[in-house]
Amino acid sequence: MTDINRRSVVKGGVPVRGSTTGQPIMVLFDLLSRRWAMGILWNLASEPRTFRDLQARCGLASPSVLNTRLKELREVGLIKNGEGGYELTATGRELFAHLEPLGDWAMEWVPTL
Amino acid sequence: MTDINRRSVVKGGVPVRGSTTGQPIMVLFDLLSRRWAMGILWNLASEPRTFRDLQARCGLASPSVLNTRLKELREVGLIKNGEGGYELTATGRELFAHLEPLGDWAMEWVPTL
DNA sequence: AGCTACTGCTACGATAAACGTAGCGATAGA
DNA sequence: TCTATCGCTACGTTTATCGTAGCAGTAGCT
Repeated sequence: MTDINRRSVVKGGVPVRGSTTGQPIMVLFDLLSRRWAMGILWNLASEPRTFRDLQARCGLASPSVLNTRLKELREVGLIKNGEGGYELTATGRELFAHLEPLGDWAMEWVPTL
Repeated sequence: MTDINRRSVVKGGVPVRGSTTGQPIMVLFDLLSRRWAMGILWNLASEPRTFRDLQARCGLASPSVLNTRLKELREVGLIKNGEGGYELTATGRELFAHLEPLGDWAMEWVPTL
């Protein structure tokens, strides 16, 4: 049974902002919609990257935000900090597989804006 | 050729926050990572919805934010305001098709948190 | 040993985004 | 006309993100 209090926190202490409706997809959207979160996953997909490399690829994201985001993504088990820098976990790669198709779609759509 | 100045604004005047790297996927991520953006698309997928219905389904999102988000999504042509309320455009449905698989994945993943 | 040049961060004040509540004008029904 | 709802807008407060500065740690020189 889902404890009512768990609505506000997910494993590792990462807080859920505002009131999601409690639906899993909304919890996921809440995590992914934090600044740079999807960009981080995207850029780690091909290979492990260092903090500063990641920062450069995320449009020079503020190191403070980048760091909190990396912490959160580590706490929910989507990325980990290995030898060659940050990299996706198995779960992270699963998620990325669903994100990947957006790349091609974006390449067609964005130029029409 | 991509005018350098276009990096900061997409059609309809919706501004791109911070410096994306200019890659289409980053522009898309920037749009989708605004608060409630993905939740809105998600909830409009099955049927048109009124402002207040949408608000309720998005965890009682602030009407001000919800309204700016709806404006932005309309300006980039992902949703429109029709007879029965807000609904996805053809483009919006295309995008949703790529978002949809995340629902099932989230249902398996989120409970493990 | 000392110097330089990196790295991954942390601190902190400034700015921007989101929140929450109140309420307005319009429409619909009793 | 009264009440209830709607789609919003206004506005003051809180939270998130930014941007710059800088520190400790490591590696490569001399």
